[in-house]
Amino acid sequence: MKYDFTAIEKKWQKKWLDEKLFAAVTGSEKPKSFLMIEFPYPSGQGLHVGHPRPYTAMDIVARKRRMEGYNVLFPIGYDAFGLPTENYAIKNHLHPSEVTRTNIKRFTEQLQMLGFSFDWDRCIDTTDPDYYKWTQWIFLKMFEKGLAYKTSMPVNWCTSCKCVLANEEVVNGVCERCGSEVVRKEKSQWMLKITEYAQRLIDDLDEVNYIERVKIQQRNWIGRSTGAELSFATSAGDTMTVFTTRPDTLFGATYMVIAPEHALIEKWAGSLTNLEAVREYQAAAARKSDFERTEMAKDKTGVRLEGVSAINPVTGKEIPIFISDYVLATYGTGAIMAVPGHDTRDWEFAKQFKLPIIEVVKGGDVEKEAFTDCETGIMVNSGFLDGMTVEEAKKAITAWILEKGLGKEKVNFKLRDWVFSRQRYWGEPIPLVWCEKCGWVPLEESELPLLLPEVKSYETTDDGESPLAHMDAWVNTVCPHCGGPAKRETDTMPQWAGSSWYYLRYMDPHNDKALVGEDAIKYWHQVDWYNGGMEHTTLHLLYSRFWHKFLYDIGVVPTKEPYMKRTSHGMILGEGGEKMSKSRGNVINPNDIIDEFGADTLRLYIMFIGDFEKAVPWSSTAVKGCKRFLDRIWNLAELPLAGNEMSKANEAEIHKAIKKVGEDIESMKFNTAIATLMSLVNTFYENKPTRGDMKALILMLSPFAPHFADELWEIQGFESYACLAPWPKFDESKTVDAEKEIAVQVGGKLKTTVIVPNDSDDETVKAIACGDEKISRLLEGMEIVKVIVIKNKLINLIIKPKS
RNA sequence: GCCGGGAUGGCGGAAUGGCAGACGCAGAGGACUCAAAAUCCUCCGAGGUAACACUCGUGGGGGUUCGACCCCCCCUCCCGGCACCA
Repeated sequence: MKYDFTAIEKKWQKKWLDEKLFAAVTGSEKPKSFLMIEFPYPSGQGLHVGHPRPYTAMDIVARKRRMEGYNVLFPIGYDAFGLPTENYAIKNHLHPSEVTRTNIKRFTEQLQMLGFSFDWDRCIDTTDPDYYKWTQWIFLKMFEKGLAYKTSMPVNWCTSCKCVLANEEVVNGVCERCGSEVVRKEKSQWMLKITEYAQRLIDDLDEVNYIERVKIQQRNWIGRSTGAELSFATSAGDTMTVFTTRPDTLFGATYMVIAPEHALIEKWAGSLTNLEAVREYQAAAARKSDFERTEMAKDKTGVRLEGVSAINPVTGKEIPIFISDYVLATYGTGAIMAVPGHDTRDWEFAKQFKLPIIEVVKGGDVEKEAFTDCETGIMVNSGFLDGMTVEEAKKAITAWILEKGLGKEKVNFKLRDWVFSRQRYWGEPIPLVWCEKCGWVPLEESELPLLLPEVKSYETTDDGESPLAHMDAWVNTVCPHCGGPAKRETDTMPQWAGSSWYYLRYMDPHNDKALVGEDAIKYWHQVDWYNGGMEHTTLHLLYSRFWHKFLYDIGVVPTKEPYMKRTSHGMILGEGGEKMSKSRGNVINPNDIIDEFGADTLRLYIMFIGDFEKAVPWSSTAVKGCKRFLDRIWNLAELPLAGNEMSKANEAEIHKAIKKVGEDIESMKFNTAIATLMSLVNTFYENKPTRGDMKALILMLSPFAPHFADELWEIQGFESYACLAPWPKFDESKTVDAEKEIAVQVGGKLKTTVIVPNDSDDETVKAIACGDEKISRLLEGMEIVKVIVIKNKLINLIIKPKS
């Protein structure tokens, strides 16, 4: 019979599902293992071939762990709020919840066709009121603790989505989602104080096992820098405060710059003799989009504030003050001391405006470019700092600043607070009301969930308000505090809200009393291993670490971090090595591959294709290599084999494979694990396998090609399921060959190979090597100067002519 | 500009100081077949040879070492992230 993958896969998928084979048990005596993939956004396009890569990887780990006796929690759910669904619903005159339902159904079918061992009874949906009740609950707690606040500020406004974006959602000055221009817009927004957790978000990275590039990217994004805050007296009789990481260069500060939005300008307006030019510059800066600001980065612009100047506190010299948009209002104090000799941007500005450049750290040529090296330089032209290293000077000047009461040491972060409101319909309503008398008032906990109103139209309007704002019956309510008339908040939460805590809900998805029950959280603690995309490193991953720390602070969770281990997969590219996209027409639909080759082949191929962490191009011809691999096993094992013991001929290879495959799965080297299995099958073609040999192969194959393995398991007459059988163990002594083929080098060049007994001592190896015909010929008339033997690997003979 | 990751046969990739190219794809030859497909067996980095021998070969240049794809220094190119963060 032929290997009928379609029938086989259907058969086992049904059995697994009907018998709830992969249900996790809270409170089980077995050791627990909580493995997680990033839950998908159920888009209208259905599953992309990129989805199964991380899913299959973690499914392999989950299946292996189950076989090793762990109580595995491997859940799935849907992150279903969001713009694409809403836009699609508007276009097709459907309700977003209806679109979501359809898409989730489709995704579920597709995921089940791939044979993932999810615990489907724990499936969650962030748009389900029973779920978003708790998203709202967490928000209320944050509001209660002062971590949520509303403020008017310039925000990133996507001109196409007609919606505010978080900093993390703006990529190269355009909207991450739709690629449209992002402009600044003054708007009143709900904010979450993630900055309050900046230091802890850095510090606790030391406690988790994330791949290094994730840690580095998070640290860079949070952007901690240490320096000093320092006040300069001005001719207006007040002071201006700057932040600097290089207080050591204070003697070289020849001018000051403040951001165009800085409040001091209003204060000084009366003293400015060129107020008109200043106003014009401010207006021009405000008009620029983020993109334009970055584009113009090369050419420094600015206007001097005529009529006001600052005093350099160490030199006593009067120095000019400029406004320029190269200084950001949102970082530090929005003002800097400019040291053109030792800062690239200040140097460019100084050249442009013909300002003096003073060298205060020796080592470069400040006429040619700014010298920014802190390691090697020695202080010059710096009074009492002269002769010190930069490090010493930093200490000395900071002490001096403290002594004079001019400032203090200061830590700054690049991380900004999280803009948390969106002017759209399809998100969690923010459960607050505005009362003229009482201000912002939270709903009572018993009022949750605050449901989205059922309405006909979700169109955005050009006024920048949420569609909810036009639903008077919903908006107008009473104040929970004073009972007077009040209005609901009409913005909704961003898509990142529901995903910031979903792992907790998996532990206890049906609890209607708490977001997670005490027993469940005490048992599962946190996610043991979380695999996801690098693109979420500074978005979802950072956001959910922040929420988790907040929940830790209010006693909801017992751990400081949500995820103990984080790994990341590479993208699957189109055949030409370009990104897969609809417009390029190179998208691979997993369903097509399943139809033609089966899910087990697809799983194998996706894992075999290359290094899991790296991007790999798809190859439609190479898929069949994996199909052929399964066919070859099928042809060996279609009928029950004889001999329940492992065969002597295959034993060593089997034990080596058990060792290698096990190790490779743990380190996510799935490609070499599969290569090992392929080699083992090649061995089986040389030495016909016994039923015992085949048993080991089926078990190792089970995590990779689970339907196929369970089918063969049944054919060979084994009990129950391969996927529930114990993971095979290897015997170290049986992985060692009695004889080794080792390399023989002469003068470091490979000449031949010889067979030696395993673990032979150096003298034996030397004797065998020298006894080799070819080597003995090479040694004629020569004298051996030195012999290097690497046990079981190589011998190298260093020779010279006999004198 | 800064921070990561890379560059290995016709292709995807193995090997992290010790036989470069595991495994797979593509290709060539053979067996089976009326034939094709499928399957099985053999070959498959380049030069060289009748065949061996031998020489060259992991982006480029230098170095360390008995020995370097692997470690160190310099350079080129590609991918990802950040980007006036003082």
